[in-house]
Amino acid sequence: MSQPKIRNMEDFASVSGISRPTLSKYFNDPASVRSSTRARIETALERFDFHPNIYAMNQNRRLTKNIGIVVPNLSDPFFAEMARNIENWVIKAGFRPVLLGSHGDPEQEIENLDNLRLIKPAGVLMAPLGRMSLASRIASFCEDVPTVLFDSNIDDIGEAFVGSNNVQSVCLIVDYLCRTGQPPAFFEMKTPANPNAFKRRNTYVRAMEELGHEPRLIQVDGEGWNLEEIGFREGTKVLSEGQLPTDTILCSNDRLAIGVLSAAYQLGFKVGIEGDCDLRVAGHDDHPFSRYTCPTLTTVSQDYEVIAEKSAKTLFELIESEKRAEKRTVTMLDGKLVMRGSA
Amino acid sequence: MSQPKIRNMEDFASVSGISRPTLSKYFNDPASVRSSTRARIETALERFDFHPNIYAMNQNRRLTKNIGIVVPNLSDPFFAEMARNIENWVIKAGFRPVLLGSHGDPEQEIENLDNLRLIKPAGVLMAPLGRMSLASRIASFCEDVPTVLFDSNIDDIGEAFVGSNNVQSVCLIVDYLCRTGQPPAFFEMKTPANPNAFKRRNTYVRAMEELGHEPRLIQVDGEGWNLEEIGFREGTKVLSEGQLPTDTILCSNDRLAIGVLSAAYQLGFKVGIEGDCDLRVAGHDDHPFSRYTCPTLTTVSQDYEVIAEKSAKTLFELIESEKRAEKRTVTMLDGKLVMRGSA
DNA sequence: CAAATAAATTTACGCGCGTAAATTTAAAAT
DNA sequence: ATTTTAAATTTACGCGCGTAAATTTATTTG
Repeated sequence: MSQPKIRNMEDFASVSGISRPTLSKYFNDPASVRSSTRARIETALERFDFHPNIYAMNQNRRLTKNIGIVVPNLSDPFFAEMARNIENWVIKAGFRPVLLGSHGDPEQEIENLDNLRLIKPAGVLMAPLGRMSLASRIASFCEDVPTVLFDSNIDDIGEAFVGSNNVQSVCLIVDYLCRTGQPPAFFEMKTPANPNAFKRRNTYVRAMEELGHEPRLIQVDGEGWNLEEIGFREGTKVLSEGQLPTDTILCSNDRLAIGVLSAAYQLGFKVGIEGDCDLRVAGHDDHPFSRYTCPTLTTVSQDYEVIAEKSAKTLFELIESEKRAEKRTVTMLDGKLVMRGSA
Repeated sequence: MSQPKIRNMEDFASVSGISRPTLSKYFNDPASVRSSTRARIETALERFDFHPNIYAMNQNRRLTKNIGIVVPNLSDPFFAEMARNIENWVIKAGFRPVLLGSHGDPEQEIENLDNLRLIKPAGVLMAPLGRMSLASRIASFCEDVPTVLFDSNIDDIGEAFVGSNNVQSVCLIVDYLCRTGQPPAFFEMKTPANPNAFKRRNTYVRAMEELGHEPRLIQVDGEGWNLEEIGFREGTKVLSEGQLPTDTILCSNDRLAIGVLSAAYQLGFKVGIEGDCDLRVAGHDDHPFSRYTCPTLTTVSQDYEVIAEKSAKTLFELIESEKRAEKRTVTMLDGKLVMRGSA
């Protein structure tokens, strides 16, 4: 069959016998045309396999069905997984995900938002870089586009925040560690880029004091996002100096813990909960790789799936309501203790 | 100063005193306007911070400065890192990277190409899914858009391929393992999705035969891309059955090896090269996490940076030449042995 | 069956920009 | 200063689609 080439909606209009404005309505919302018309269009669609040009749509529609997803770093499996989860929810809700990573760079983060503006997204789901983020510029973006933050909170920015309850989760694991062995020291970066890190530090200190133990902060040097490397390098230092007043290390996040675990292994420490072990290491986040470390990493889970679902649905409600949130909501999800081999 | 809001190039034309067609020329190529004009534009640009709408540009230009980057899975740190490297080269060459992940799904891979078509990319860098890829549809895309494949080759598709020389790299590590201990068994998936896996298997068999050893294939069940999980689950089976005729396992890739390493640890095997160890495990790829496993993973590096650079530059040359390659070139980069603790 | 209502069509313009042709202006060369 | 040449401007149209208003056609209601 010598089908004529369909180059645009006009072409498709002539071969399908439907006017272009009606087709436009259909592609925007199939339910908005009469069912008999819909059937005719869909029959023609099967024969000709036409897809409207999404960028031309974006350009002209006041509001599109695009939803931007911005994460600090796609190279981090945590964010990659989180993004994947969110993408699935976005698709399920009939929207179109547009995923952008910021490579740990605040300028790139803003550029991502600028690019998103051009496709007139119905909303944006964003995990900000944190402390380094250019907050005021993000804020001005959020004034124009309904935005839900996840993972890292920035005060008063966006319509809502969904993340984990660091107070609860850190208390949980500190409590667990204290019950099952020596009270933990807290291993973290001196100047962490992520606001969660500060909450975790403070909570650790408070939790230790409440349990009647002296908090011990191990604050190590290091810049950037190569956390395993930092955990390994600085963990090696700390462990080989042998000045640790405890045999238990709680790391501010799993990626640091993965590095520390590797350092401990190489230095000949036996890590774990058994009697013959000389070190316990715990993390925070339930990073995708933490179940494959040696030993497997005891940690507190951030429930990816729930954070993804909750933040996505919060945004969808906002979009459907067609108005902005009266009040910024903050949702903090409890972590669950994941008891594995390392502590 | 009460700057008028610049909404488009027309607005910018009036405030800058330059005609819109000249501005259009400038934004396409700053060198194409007289230097005095360029200076005037750039001065105005500083005052008004105008950026042309990239999507409107894409729509109208016959050829854009976009370069598509398509990888099988952004959740895999290997591809995430590779993509980051490529993005850097693309930016450095004055192009605009557009990164898309296929989530391991052949349909998504095609959809990514269809979406790329709309932004009229100058070229595409693509790591295909492999065996599952809908090859004929990729081929027809490649007829329209200059495309360089990397990582996984598909015969005769694209203008060029850049990847690692599996024959060389597998020979290298087989040789190393045979020299330093018992000849390795080869641990892999029964039905791998990636064509490299087949090359590696065949090379392993040949290399073993040439060295006068009997090849031993351990072909495990498993679907999908959660390779660590498969390595762990099937590794646990293999190791606990205790039927291994050798104490050395060469895994088809690092992600499987990470799973096997975890299984070995949990079963109480001591993995490593020292005399008191009862198992050696090696991988292939030098995955970002392989330097933090316990013990650290001996492997063969695929040189990310060189593959990224070479494939990018091959594409740039193609684009500049403004014609298609007379002959499809295949570049295979040698791997380097990375001797770490596990074998 | 006619009247009321709903949906589709026709017509026309807009989005932000590329680009070609004719014309004017500015710079370089004589 | 005059001619030659290069570059900028004006004008006009196109890309693929959204969308509003007026009109026609089809469906539903009484």
